[in-house]
Amino acid sequence: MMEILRGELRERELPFTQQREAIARVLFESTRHLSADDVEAALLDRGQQIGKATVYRSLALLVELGLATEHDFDEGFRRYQMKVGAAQYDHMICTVCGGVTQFRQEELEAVLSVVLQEAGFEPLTRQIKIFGTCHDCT
Amino acid sequence: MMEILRGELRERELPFTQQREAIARVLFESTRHLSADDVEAALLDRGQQIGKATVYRSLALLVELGLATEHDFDEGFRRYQMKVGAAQYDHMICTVCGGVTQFRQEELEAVLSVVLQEAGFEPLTRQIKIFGTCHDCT
DNA sequence: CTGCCTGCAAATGCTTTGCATCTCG
DNA sequence: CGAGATGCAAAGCATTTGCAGGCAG
Repeated sequence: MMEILRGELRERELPFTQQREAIARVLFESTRHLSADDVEAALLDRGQQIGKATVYRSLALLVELGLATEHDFDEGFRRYQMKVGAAQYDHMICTVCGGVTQFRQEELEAVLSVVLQEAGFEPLTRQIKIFGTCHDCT
Repeated sequence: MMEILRGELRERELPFTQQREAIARVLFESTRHLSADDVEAALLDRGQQIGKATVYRSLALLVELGLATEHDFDEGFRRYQMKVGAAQYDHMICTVCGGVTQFRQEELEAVLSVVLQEAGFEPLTRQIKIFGTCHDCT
């Protein structure tokens, strides 16, 4: 993982700094979607203090490098998550408990590609968010 | 349309004010997604000056009443649109020209409902946003 | 009348930016 | 050494809130 980051950075002749490594590691070691604050707190937990501006800048960079994804669950701030493989997930957000469940449905891809093809639209990223009540909160 | 708004408000014993009417009208007469600023400007165009706080409060109310929908196209602010019928639209957002194209695919509903059913998730609203390059900007 | 609304301005809270300093390569 | 990164604090912006005065019912 760190190797991939290192590679992407080298490719663009950008320095592989301690901060970038630490931020990517925090993100990578969590399965949840983290906010900039979450990342900052996690860093403090492990004794690393990194300025918030740097956290924001690094998160944006990771997204730009295609190594992380950015999500907006209507909380007033954004969350980030490392992309593991190529797969992208869609989300169900419970408006009661705030829980986020990821899902993936192959058939969805097929149906969507039909629409895109018809419109001559070249997809880059997509976000599918379904708000509602989860199983436990029903 | 105004009748519906009037009815929803009465039902909750909330006053049907000039401002609420004007804001709903602006939204209703536009086919596009409007930001709070857009609404404020449109109101000024027709000689009505309404405080921005009221615009925000009314838009939130319309969403709560189920008469309007809120969208976030990653521009740093939100946009609103009146719900015409029951139908909800999904969107393709061109990252080059910023254009938003609405679409609707019946098969999507079917595929999604399978996922939701499996998870025991009760949907309330959903947002499908596909970012990419539109036909004209290719 | 009474409660909810409106407007203004001030406050919020996330995110971005300017700038001096430091680090990677 | 030099380009780019970092940190801090200040700035930016969309959105929210407090409060005095107004309007709908």
